[in-house]
Amino acid sequence: MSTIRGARERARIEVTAAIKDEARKQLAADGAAKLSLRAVARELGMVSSALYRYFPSRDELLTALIVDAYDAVGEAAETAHRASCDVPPVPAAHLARWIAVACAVREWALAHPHEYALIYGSPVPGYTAPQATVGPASRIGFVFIGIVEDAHRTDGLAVPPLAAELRPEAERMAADFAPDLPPAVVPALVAAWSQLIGLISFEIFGQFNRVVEAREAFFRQAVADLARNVGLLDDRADRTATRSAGA
Amino acid sequence: MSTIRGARERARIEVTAAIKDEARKQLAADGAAKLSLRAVARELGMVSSALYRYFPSRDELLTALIVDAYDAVGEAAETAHRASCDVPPVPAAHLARWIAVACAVREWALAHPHEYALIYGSPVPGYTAPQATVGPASRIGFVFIGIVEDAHRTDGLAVPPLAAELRPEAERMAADFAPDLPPAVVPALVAAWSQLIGLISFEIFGQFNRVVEAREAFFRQAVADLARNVGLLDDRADRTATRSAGA
DNA sequence: CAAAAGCAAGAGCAGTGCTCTCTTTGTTGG
DNA sequence: CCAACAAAGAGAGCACTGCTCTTGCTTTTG
Repeated sequence: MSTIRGARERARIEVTAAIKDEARKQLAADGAAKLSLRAVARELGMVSSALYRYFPSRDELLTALIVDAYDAVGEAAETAHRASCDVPPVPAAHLARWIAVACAVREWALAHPHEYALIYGSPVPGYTAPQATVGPASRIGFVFIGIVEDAHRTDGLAVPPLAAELRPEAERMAADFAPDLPPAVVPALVAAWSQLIGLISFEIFGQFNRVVEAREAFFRQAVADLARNVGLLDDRADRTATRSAGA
Repeated sequence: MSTIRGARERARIEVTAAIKDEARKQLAADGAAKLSLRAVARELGMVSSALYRYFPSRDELLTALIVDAYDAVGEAAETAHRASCDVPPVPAAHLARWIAVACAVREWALAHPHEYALIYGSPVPGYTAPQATVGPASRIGFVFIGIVEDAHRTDGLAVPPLAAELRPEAERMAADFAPDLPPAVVPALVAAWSQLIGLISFEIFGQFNRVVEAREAFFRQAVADLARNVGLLDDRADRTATRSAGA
């Protein structure tokens, strides 16, 4: 499949890529709100109407960028995961892998704030995300699922307690996404995922200004706590809470 | 202060309010991206240039709406907190208060998704939030700080362990926002705050579509775990993790 | 080789944010 | 009390946007 049949088709994919590249450039410079089809066309030396041969509307261009962004961050997560699996001399512990992947996502977000805003900020085009985005969007999730499955298979997990009313939902979610995992950890995992994005979003969107200064250290601590919530075991033994004063 | 000096000043505050009301209406209908000064003016029966007597630019109108939204969600949180403090026959436990406030924030978000997106989605106008927003933005935070301080004063807290590298930052944050709290809980509290918003954002922005169905139950469980992370004590005794299989 | 399909160019429409000028209308000092 | 002043609305206009339509040109295809 995907054999290029002639000069026309070759030109088409090149122009399509050029449009997306230029759009990404403007996105990084001014944000999604100021991305203009006419400006993209102008910069590429073509007239604005010609651009509609490639993308039927501005929103379609944006969703193409969204899909690419999901793929890029998913790629970053998968790469970090692979790297954390073969560190000499021994493979990293599961907690360390979890932290490594989370840090990779954060670093991608710091490097591409506007693309990050495109996928995890307010949805700009309409209300519901187009169907085309759900595949790439879930790549990240499966990386974390993989880590926890791995931990479950080898070291075991500290399965968190589960409210009775949430049990059927947990079993449905487990059947859908992680059949090998104890149902109780799946909601915790999904929650941890959204909470990880919450942490990153607050940093990217400036909510931590004048609040958190040591961003990296703060993030690592929070992410480790997240992993503990999911049930990943800590190799260190001293992670017991101390009781504070009280009346 | 704030005495109305004449018909002119009275008209001014009325028109200003009318503009914001109409803008909020359009915001709720079509989202921030499609909010148009001209449409607001048209709906109010005035010409667009007249509107610039009240707001010097579209962005200024938006930041006014942002401030109002922060205030509204802060108000919702404070109201829920007060209500949870005097439920008969005994005042609710601190964990229950935490959950009540979190649920109030979530419900406000569900009722006003576009206003929520305005404050916790991608920042639309520029990069940095205007100084005017930081006050109203922190109202919510102080509600949660208050709950934890209260718990510390009466029942005590399960102070979470703190990485050594984060200790100076924790002490600085504690000195700035919660001098009465053990420094170790302050980063956990800030993290929990951002993670709470992460949970709500995922639901509002559709990231939980086809993933989480029982949204309310899922949210309550996640928020209770968040509270436990911060150190709030659970009155129930059965919250110990069970160890899963392993190899 | 001719028909068909893909593509670029240009004009044009409706809408936007924002800036001018001009007139009207409240407020206020002499 | 009335003239000087400042605030407010009206309207025209500029530069820009997304998008559509028609008109030629070029590549592909039967």
